[in-house]
Amino acid sequence: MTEHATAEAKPEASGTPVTPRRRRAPRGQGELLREEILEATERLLIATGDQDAVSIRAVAEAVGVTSPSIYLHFADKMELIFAVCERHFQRFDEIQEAAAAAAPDPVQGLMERGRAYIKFGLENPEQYRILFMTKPAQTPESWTFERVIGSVAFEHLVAAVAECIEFLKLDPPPDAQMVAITLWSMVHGLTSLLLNHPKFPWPDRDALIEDVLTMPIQGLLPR
Amino acid sequence: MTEHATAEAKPEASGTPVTPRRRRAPRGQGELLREEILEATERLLIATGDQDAVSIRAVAEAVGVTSPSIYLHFADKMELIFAVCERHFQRFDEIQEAAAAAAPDPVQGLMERGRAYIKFGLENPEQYRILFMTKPAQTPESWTFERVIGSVAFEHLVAAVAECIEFLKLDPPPDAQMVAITLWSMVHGLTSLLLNHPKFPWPDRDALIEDVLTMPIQGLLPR
DNA sequence: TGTACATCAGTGAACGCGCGTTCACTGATGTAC
DNA sequence: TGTACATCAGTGAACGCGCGTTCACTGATGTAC
Repeated sequence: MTEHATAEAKPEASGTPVTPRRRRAPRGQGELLREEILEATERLLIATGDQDAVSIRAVAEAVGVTSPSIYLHFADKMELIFAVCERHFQRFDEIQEAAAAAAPDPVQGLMERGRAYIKFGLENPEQYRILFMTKPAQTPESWTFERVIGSVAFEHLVAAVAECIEFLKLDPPPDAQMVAITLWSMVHGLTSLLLNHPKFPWPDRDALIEDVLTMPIQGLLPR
Repeated sequence: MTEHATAEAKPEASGTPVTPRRRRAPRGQGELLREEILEATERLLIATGDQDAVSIRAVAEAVGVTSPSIYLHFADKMELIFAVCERHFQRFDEIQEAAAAAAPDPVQGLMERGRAYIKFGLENPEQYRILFMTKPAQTPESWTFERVIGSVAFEHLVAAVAECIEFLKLDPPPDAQMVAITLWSMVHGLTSLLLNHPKFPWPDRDALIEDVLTMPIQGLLPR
């Protein structure tokens, strides 16, 4: 299997491929390990596509460190997993904002936002699953929805919808929050179905996305 | 805890509440156990709200039988869990069909279908999760989407959409399958968000459901 | 009416696994005097 | 320039858990002769 650079036998199960042991961080640089742990966790999360398949032990192995070291930086496994997601939440919001900003008008901006949303989900399935498809019981206490998602991407969406309503001079103006949730349901619904049911005989994916995005927005337009 | 009818000590961990041992089925009636197992599994699934929390051992304990007995009727755990769901799929479809049948016209039928869908999901969260929110890797080979979901509820939905298109004399007629998927995305999206994020500051639930159902159907109507 | 045998519905005990987490410790590096 | 000490980034070994699953078996019940 792996070559032995030294004559020493590994104490662990001998068949396991072994990552070279990481060099100990210099004094005062302990935080470096935190960053490496996050990156390794993210890689494993993407590779395995399953948060349960990512164990503390596997993360430690990937970093080249023993498992108790993880606990120098994260209180428990859940905190680690969610710390990885925090980064994705930010990117998720940024991507949508950027997509919307490039559009010529608010309505098209809304469409672009939706496209970006779906694209993100399809390209980052496991992160998307953790962010939006984790059941409440598995979510740590500190992750109230208001704080984590609501405060950024969702509020941006509500604002974008409000802009549309104004732009279209809708009368009477629908409730922006209500519309935002409806749109969110749409894109989330499609994203999660596509992720969960790859064997379903889907029609052409891009055409489907366009249809799904168009239909509710059509419903919004003045008649 | 539990009273001891006999003086015998239980061989198992003494703190555990113990279900009385089930009477052995008479000759030729082995299949009775299968039914009891399915019922117990379903109860546990609902009680715990988590398919991982339902263990073979727990099911056996609930039935009043030892765990190897489960294997007399199910090849493995996954088969058991999904067997429970099969029953729900059927009920799920039936409920939607019944709701649609009671409506005065196809468009309202579509709305009723949507309401019934969401209601089912909210009332049977764990089953809904297993049916529609299980990641592909966890789904047994035999559960191709075409066979299990596609063949019933989804095809009924496509047919209902086609009826609407005809009823409304839409010209040009949109693709029924495409529209069906869009509607499915909507209701699934809302259902799963409501299930997964109970802490989100949702507006009035019923009003929200109406909005979500109305918007895409508005988009469908002739202008 | 009796008995050997087959069948069937289970049991009891164990295997082996991988996991999250804890605990007491080590040994390199910097710092104070 | 030397040395005692504190600090810090880790390590190694183990605990205890619950799980899915397997294996050899038991003992009640029916059946053939």
